[in-house]
Amino acid sequence: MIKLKDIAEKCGVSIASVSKALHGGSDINPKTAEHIREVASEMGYVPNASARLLKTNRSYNIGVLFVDETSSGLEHEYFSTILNAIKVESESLGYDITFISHRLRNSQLTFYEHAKYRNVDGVIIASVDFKDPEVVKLVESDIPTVTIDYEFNGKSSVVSDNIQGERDIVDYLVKQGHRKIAFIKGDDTSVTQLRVSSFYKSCAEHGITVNEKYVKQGRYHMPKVSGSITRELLELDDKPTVIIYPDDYSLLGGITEIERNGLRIPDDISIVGYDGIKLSRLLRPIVTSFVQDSEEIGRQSARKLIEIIENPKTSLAERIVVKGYLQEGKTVKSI
Amino acid sequence: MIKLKDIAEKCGVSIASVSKALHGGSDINPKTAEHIREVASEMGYVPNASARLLKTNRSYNIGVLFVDETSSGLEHEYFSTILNAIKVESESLGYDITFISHRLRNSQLTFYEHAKYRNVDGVIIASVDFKDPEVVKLVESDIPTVTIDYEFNGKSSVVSDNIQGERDIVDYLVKQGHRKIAFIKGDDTSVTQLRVSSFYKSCAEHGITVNEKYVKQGRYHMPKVSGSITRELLELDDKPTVIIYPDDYSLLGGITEIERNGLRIPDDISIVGYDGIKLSRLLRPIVTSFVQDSEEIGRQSARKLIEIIENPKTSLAERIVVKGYLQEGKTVKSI
DNA sequence: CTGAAAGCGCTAACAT
DNA sequence: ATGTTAGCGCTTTCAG
Repeated sequence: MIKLKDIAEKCGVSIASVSKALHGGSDINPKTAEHIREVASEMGYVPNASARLLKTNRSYNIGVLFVDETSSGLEHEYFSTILNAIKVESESLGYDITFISHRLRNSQLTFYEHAKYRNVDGVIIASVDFKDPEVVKLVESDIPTVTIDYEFNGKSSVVSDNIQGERDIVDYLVKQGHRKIAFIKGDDTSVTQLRVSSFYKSCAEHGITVNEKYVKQGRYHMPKVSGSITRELLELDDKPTVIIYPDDYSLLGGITEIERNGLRIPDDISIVGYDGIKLSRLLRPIVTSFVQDSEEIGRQSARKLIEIIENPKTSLAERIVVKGYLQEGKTVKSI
Repeated sequence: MIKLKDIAEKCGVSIASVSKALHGGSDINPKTAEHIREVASEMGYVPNASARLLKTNRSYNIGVLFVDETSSGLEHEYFSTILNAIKVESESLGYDITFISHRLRNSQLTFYEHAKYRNVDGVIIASVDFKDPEVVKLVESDIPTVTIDYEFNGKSSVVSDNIQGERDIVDYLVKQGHRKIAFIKGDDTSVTQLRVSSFYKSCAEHGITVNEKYVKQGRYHMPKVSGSITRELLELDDKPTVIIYPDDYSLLGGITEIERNGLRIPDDISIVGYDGIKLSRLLRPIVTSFVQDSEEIGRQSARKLIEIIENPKTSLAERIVVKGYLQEGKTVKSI
């Protein structure tokens, strides 16, 4: 591993001069600097991030906290798209990404400890249990954080507009003549709570009293769960005319169940998803869904975090709302 | 940030003793050690990976090189599953993960330089252009590497059994009475070449002369491309009875096109995918596909890399083949 | 058993 | 314009 000292010796100058030359410092003869840079490049010099960090306390590395119980957060298209956008945006701004987790060697580290251990300059947090004391501790620590789809008081966050999303769906359904609207809730998170409230509120605004039999507790990303709930709904005497699913992926389980009952979409029953993942546009009929701009969410969160890192004094806590839009699709019948 | 020195002062011992105590060293009084550990824990001590690295030259950090032209490698379920498995396995073995890329700050780094800069102990390489000189340089460097789905001479790799996969598909199709088999190739990579050769060889073994009109150049993960090629195939006078797609996801485009033509699957035409992603089991009919054990691929690659890192002398280059199996599904008709 | 000291590669304040 | 120096936090010989 070639280091500053090697270059210094070869050039017959001091280590400090090499450091200055490589950083384009002002107090060095431009010609010497140029020469040093040439030699460095010839010798294939690569700086050592850890040594630099030790002096500067900046790692140019951002942590990504991205866990869920099933350890498969990455397999949700919504999250993998966010992650990819974070990666691309961070890299273009000169930062690397490291996953933050619990384990390390034999010892268990908390998220905060892990972030400290790796000296990350900041952390983006998504797809976790935001009530977890460890997460809370991390957010309230000295490490800059940006949370996705959850807001901590006085901290920056990037959130998808869930209230608007659910409202747009209900408005659209009512416009298509639906009033018997079933709603399958996802896991009990703050996002879900927003959507549920928005669902009730929007229905109320249209003068619809929600039939409690139509509101079911489901799971995100679990087609099977959506399938069995769909069956329950189809067995009701007074069937709903449309079912809103927690997300597009879990909606697949609904489709299967509906078709198994010999019903057609949307002629016999309408369905609506959430997320607007690519898959929703590949199915036929195209799924009616609220499209979340997950790429923008990832991009914004990386950008905001780096802004906080680089301007700790002047940047202020911000709640960035990323808009989505209703993809009309063909799974809702006008009645 | 609390450090060894702080603990040393509080305990009235030297820094060296603290270090020893924390590492369970032998040449220290067990009682002193115990006390030191207690104080350290009380004070919330977290070691500094960078400082440690500087001394030991071990980062317990592995690089993941995971790029493709569209910067969306993560959005392929096959790769996101591999990545997730790498993450989980590495973490359980005490390693963190950092993405390796080109850019850093203003400067462009090569993959090798980036890996050096971050001091990763090794790199797992997947989903890249393996002919890229930069990739070649990285693999041939002093940094331990494991490649996925590509083999470099004398280096370790984890590969899915593409030859067996394509053979299993052809064997199955022939058993179901098919002889007019269309084959849509993915992008021209070594994996594709293996599958193509295996396709021809397997057909030959069954005495089938492949109709060149049935072999088309497609793209991985591009439903639209598969769709338009499907149209071409359906327009042939002598239509194939079955179409093999590059992967399950791109097959969706084929389904759409087939249905648009008023044909039914598998009654009018049979289709086969590749990968066996979860989606293939959620569609109805369930897609006939060759299931690649992507989780095992990720797990094995992490395990192998860490083995090389920890036993540089004794561990030898190995080509690990991960088996898959044919998921029969319902998209192939017996004729 | 315990501690002093050297130094990993780098930066930056301070001479010269 | 260039060099000297003092660490950043840690591990690890080597003395005591």
